[in-house]
Amino acid sequence: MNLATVACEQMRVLRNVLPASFYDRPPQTVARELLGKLLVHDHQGSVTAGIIVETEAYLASNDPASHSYRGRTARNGSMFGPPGRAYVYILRGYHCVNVVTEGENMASAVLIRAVEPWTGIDVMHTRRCIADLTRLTSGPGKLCQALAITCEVLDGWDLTQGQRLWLSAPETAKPLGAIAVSGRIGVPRAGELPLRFYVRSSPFLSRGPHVRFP
DNA sequence: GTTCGGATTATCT
DNA sequence: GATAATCCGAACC
Repeated sequence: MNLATVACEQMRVLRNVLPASFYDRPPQTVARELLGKLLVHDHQGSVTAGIIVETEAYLASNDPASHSYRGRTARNGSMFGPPGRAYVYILRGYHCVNVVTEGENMASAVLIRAVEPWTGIDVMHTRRCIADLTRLTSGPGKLCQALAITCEVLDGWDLTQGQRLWLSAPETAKPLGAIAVSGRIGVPRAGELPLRFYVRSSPFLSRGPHVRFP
């Protein structure tokens, strides 16, 4: 397989865009099934992508940790939109990216917490200003910096069109490894609900592989 | 390897 | 003025 063939295969995988029906399900289901999918950003012609290895679900109701818990505000408006849109917001100076799930106005979402660098790794290093591969995208703020995901244009973005920002399913599914579940990170409220999903063996997680809900 | 404190900034009360 | 779905580095096993 020559270089051109490899590049072609990469583009084909990147282009296998997840449809709206994928997102139109409960956030726990989407969070679990997002593991192993690709998050892709085509920013000014330079494509970066990572394999999702860690997610967190935020529920439509009865979830005090969710940004939508106290109703709609200027910031969280995208959560109330249709499934398959992005919800991008800023926390302590860092961006975080979510996908909106379930039906419109349900305001549930899945936070993408960590990815494994897959395409455009050189660009990611430049944007993050660090050499260590395992700390390149191992956190919600870090991966947004590495993929140049910001809220100005991408908050509310339609992820199902395969333009700029989208998610795709690699068909050449390499074995994912065991999926583990734990409480959500940095959310002491609302008890320790088992809403964080991650690939147990991945070196690219935001935290060590603690399993609170084996 | 893990735990802690400080930096930091948009958002909401 | 308080809060927060974070990050980084120092300190300490």
